[in-house]
Amino acid sequence: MNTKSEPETAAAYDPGAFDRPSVTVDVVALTARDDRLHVLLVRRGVWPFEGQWALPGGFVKMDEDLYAAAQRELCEETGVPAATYLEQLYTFGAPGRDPRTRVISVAYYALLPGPGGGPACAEPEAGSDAAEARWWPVDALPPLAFDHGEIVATALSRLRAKLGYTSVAYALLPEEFTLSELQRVYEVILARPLDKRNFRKKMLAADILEPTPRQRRVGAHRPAQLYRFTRREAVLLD
Amino acid sequence: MNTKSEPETAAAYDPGAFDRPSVTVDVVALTARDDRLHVLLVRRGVWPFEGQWALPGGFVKMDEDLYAAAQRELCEETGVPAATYLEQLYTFGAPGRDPRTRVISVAYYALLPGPGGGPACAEPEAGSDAAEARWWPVDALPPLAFDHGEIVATALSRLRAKLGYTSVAYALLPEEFTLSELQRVYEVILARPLDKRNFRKKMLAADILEPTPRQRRVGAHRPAQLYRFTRREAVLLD
DNA sequence: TTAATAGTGTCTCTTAGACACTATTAT
DNA sequence: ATAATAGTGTCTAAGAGACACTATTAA
Repeated sequence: MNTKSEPETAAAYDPGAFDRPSVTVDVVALTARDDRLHVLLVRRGVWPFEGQWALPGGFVKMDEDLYAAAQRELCEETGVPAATYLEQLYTFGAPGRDPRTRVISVAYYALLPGPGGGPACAEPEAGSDAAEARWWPVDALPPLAFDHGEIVATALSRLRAKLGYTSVAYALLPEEFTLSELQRVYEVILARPLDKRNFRKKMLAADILEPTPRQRRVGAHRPAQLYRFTRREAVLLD
Repeated sequence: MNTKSEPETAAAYDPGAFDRPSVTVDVVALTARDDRLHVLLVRRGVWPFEGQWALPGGFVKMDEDLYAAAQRELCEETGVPAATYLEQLYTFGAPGRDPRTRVISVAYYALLPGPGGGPACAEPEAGSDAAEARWWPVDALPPLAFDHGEIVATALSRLRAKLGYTSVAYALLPEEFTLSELQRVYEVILARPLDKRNFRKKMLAADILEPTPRQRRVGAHRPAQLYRFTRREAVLLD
């Protein structure tokens, strides 16, 4: 490599002079459906962990932004469209976490609206290296390849935390929704029931929602007011 | 690379088949001294950005844990002993952030006690690739190499946030300290004055401090009770 | 005695959480 | 009428923040 204090040009720098770790991105895509929180997994079609379920992910291209790599791998491997929300989670780099070679994985988590939430949450279909792709309920996951169990756990705790002090929930809901639907999303993620009156009071006071001119009428009961988030981005609450 | 569904052995896998980004760690080492928050910077002795100030950091070794790499680079480049607290911050990987080649940097932030805080905060001295190493007040930094300005800003906002809901402050203080010293650390980091009575009330109620049998007597005034953190680790408050 | 810092309580306001009934609709 | 969900208000407890004086020491 460079010797001390000798000016060099970019051309003279030899990036191949060292053994270098590989870099991947892995994506924990989450959605709420059937009153449960789900993660998108792919069944691996190749060694290692062939046949086991894993997070969608893959090698970062040489001139590709990490965020872009995460979006790309998510779409390529699972066929779902771009995530509504995608945020870097943590970088997992323990030597030995991948039997092939040293692989450092920059993990992202993605949020998508549930079914009926528009085109953003189409059903997955396996792409590239994946034999199969589908949503799994987070409370009943199969054994995961690599350290992906740990990555999923990290994503869940981050999502639960962020739900409390930001408006990220927008990314799990369609454009318009009822307050009951919003509450169900919170309950599913936090895995505990919330008081209806306190929930509505807090949400409406947070100044992140606005009523739309529409109502939703389904079933033999009073129709519900539809709301939308005033901003489709994660803003800090309070 | 691997073709679909063909089992292979680790030996048959060729990690050199692709161009791969390089991976570095960069460390934002922070300490409170002279009533200001400081970052540890090194002046670069080599191209690129030769002569400019930068974060200590360097390439991750092939079999080295990321955390270990961060500790190592911090010590090697600046001569300071192991950080009291060291946590992964964020991974910066924009193509073009390093003129040499594609470099993905896993940033860590480190906390060290101020001078007089025992051996853990010795004065820095330049090592390996660095021409010079010294503490800089965060509110008066020189121009930084690469995207290191952004990395420092990220570290500061993370530290400010964590200060509010954990006991990380322990890492910036010596084993024993007065409540006034603790408050000064908070004020320096948050860059605003705090009410003495409210601060003490909250800290003592948080059940993370215990009085020691000692007092500190300096100057012509009442001596102060010395306290220590009951646990030398970052615990959640409330 | 003075100068300098240590140490201490109360009141107010806001927020979080417990808690139960009426309104509207389709059948 | 009934069943099903939408929608609504009050009270209490805890925490956050404003605010000013006494205690102890060295010089």
